[in-house]
Amino acid sequence: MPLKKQLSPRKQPTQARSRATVSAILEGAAQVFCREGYAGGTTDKVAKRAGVSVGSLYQYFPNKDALLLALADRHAEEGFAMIHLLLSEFKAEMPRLEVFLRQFVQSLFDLHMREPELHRVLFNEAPLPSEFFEKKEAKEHEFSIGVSRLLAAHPEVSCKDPALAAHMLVQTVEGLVHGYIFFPPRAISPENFITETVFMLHQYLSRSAETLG
Amino acid sequence: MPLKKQLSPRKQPTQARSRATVSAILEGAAQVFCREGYAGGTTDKVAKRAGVSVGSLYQYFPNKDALLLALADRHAEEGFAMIHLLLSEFKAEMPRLEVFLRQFVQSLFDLHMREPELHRVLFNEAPLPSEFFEKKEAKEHEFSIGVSRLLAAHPEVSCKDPALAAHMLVQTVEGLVHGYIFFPPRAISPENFITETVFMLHQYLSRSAETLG
Amino acid sequence: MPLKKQLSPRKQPTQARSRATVSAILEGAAQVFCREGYAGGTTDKVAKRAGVSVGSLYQYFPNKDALLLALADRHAEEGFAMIHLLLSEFKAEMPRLEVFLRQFVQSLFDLHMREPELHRVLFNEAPLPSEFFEKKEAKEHEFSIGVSRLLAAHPEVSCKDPALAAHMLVQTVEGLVHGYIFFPPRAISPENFITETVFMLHQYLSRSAETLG
Amino acid sequence: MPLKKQLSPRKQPTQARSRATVSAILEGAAQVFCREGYAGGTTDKVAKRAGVSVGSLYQYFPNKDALLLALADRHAEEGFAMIHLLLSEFKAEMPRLEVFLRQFVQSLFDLHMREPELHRVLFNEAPLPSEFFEKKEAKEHEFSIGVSRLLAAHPEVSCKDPALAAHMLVQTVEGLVHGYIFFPPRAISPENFITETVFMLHQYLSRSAETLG
DNA sequence: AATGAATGAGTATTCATTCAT
DNA sequence: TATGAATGAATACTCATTCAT
Repeated sequence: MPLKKQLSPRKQPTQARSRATVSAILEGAAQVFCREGYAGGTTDKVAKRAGVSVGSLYQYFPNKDALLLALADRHAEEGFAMIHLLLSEFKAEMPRLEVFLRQFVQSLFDLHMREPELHRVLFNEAPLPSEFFEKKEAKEHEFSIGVSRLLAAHPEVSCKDPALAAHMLVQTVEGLVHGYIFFPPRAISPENFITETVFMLHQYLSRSAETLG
Repeated sequence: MPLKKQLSPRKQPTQARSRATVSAILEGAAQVFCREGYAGGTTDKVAKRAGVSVGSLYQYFPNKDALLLALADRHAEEGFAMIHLLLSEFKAEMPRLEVFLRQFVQSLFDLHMREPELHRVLFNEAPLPSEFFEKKEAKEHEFSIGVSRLLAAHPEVSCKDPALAAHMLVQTVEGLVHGYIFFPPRAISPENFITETVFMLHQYLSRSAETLG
Repeated sequence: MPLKKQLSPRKQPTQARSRATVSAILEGAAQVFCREGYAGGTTDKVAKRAGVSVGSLYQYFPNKDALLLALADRHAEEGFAMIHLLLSEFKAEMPRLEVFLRQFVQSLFDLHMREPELHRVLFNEAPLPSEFFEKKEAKEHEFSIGVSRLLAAHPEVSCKDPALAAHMLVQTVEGLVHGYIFFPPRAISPENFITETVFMLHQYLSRSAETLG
Repeated sequence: MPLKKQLSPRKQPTQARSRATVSAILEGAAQVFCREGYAGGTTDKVAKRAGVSVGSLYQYFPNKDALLLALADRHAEEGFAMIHLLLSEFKAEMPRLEVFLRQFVQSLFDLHMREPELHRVLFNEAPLPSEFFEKKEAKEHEFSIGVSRLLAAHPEVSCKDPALAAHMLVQTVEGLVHGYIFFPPRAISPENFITETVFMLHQYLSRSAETLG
């Protein structure tokens, strides 16, 4: 029963120099963990690749796993930002359902496509703390509420429980995209994959489906 | 660049005693990795819990990761068997689409519910070899073909590309179930989750949806 | 506030082979710490000198400090044994006070003379846990009781509080011997040192002194 | 065989400000080493507690051990000053032997009582250089000469070898006080301890004892 | 003179794996 | 076949010390 390790950054880099150091370290970490996987990615390698001494690394990150967490956080933040952007765009003016879905799926797809291997390491090898997932969950729940409002208000959409629908929407996209990224099926092009996903969700949400519920 | 490690079992246990030893080891491994995660699960602990010496463990498994692989394989085999069963049942007589989907989703759900924590370790921490996933992919592809035949033949189903639809079906269920298992959303009961998943897939596949495609 | 480290031996060596390993390690430790001091005495060096792998060392000793503790314990045990022997000898037949004192001082002196440098490391550099000193204290107290009985019964001795006298006796000898060992004053031969110590204690304890108390 | 490290202070603080810095550092060092022991007392902690940057610390002390040495020196100087005072007092007018002894013992006792834990660290953990002890020895020898003169001249004292007697006197007090400080025996009050020590030494030195030598 | 970010050599420790018994 | 003592390469991490600012 090991006490939970400290994973949060050690000190906030305030001066310009330290900020540079920190981002060099993160960049190095991303590259090293990409190439070498979780186990093979040693802190020494990370420091070396970042052009920084191990000591500096540990000045800002209390241990190896904190590096992974920071990377995962960075990724999550990007995702959140993207969704946030989408949501606020659509709050102003909701486009046709299909357009909305396509944009949503495409954005998440692009996000994951950027560094698929880092992704694999982050989510299939790294022992990310449950706190990370809880935070992610919470954030996703928050977005779900936003999405459910959009769905509830959308003329093309019909569903009994918009909150549930929103949750399914988010989860489905995440699940499918993850699956596609990690093992891209040769037979299905990204375009087809996205189109089909959008189609499925459209069917799920659209009014014409109502009669079947 | 580490040479690819040997991961397949060292010798097939033929005698009754060895078979017992092997399954004791696997059982011990399952328990230990559950409790301690990938990194914390040492071969010593596994052997101890299995009531066996480390030496014996290495007699049957060439290294630590082979244990994880065996566990993952065991899980996958169960899944395959389950799907195989379903498919052969339905080949004889195809029930209503909804019934088919419900059974499919429920079975996968149950399978994952059995040892969720082991699951997490297996698929989020363990460095399973890509071979494992390739094999899994291949098997899934194989099943997809079976499923696509069913879909193509089913009167309630309408889709342009049954193979694609089958693939989406499998991936969607896997993705959603994984998500649900790892972070069960408090607000959604298993029943509702399954029902909604079935609903979504039904909408996706059913003839009445055709007009929208 | 670090949690107190585990210092007790990891497993009792039961088989003959392991017993040999353990004593080789202790012997190596004694030599290495002698030569190199506490900080300079690395576990690697100890293992190497013991002709054993580091892993084996850690099989029996949970960390570096446990090695020092074991060495200190060994030393203390020898001292205890010696005193115990002396006490039981004298319980049978008490010799003249001077003889008793001389023997006592000489024994402790010899004990410390055996490995003076190891001693220095043990008691001037090593962070021995307070438990060690408490145990030592307790043992010494126990002996003090034995000594005080002898004193109380001895015809040549006169003191109001034999327990106190016994304590002073033990402490004085220890203090003087330590001092002599660590910085042997060139001007004073061991013989003279011992004689003088005995003389002081004799004066302190003997009846003829009583009138002055 | 590490080259002997530089341990003497780097520069004599001449200005008022620097003097303040230096004493702040020493004070911080005393506190930190008290709380954390030798190994746990890092230069960073010392600097922080002194309200000074590490850089400044190293401006005045070439390395960690120099801090310890300075602390030990400070302590020793106080002791020397105390003894020196005593000696010059008594050179003017020698009081009764018992008074002299009591004062001597009490002074050393008080000196050690001031920061017992720092003491423990200094003399049981810190790797003080042998030079320190040699210097201490030398100084003590010097005092021994002074003491031996007093003893030789004192009417109550009778001893063949005043130099030896003086040495024993100093060593005994040091040894006993150290022992008492590090592990204060619950059963013996400081007053009793001092009284008994004085008594022992009195017996050792006084004329009436002569007949027994 | 002061600062504190950066350094990196140095070490304790682990744990997968082997092999003599 | 089973055992578990022995192995030792591999690594995370610390902390005394430096030096650019």
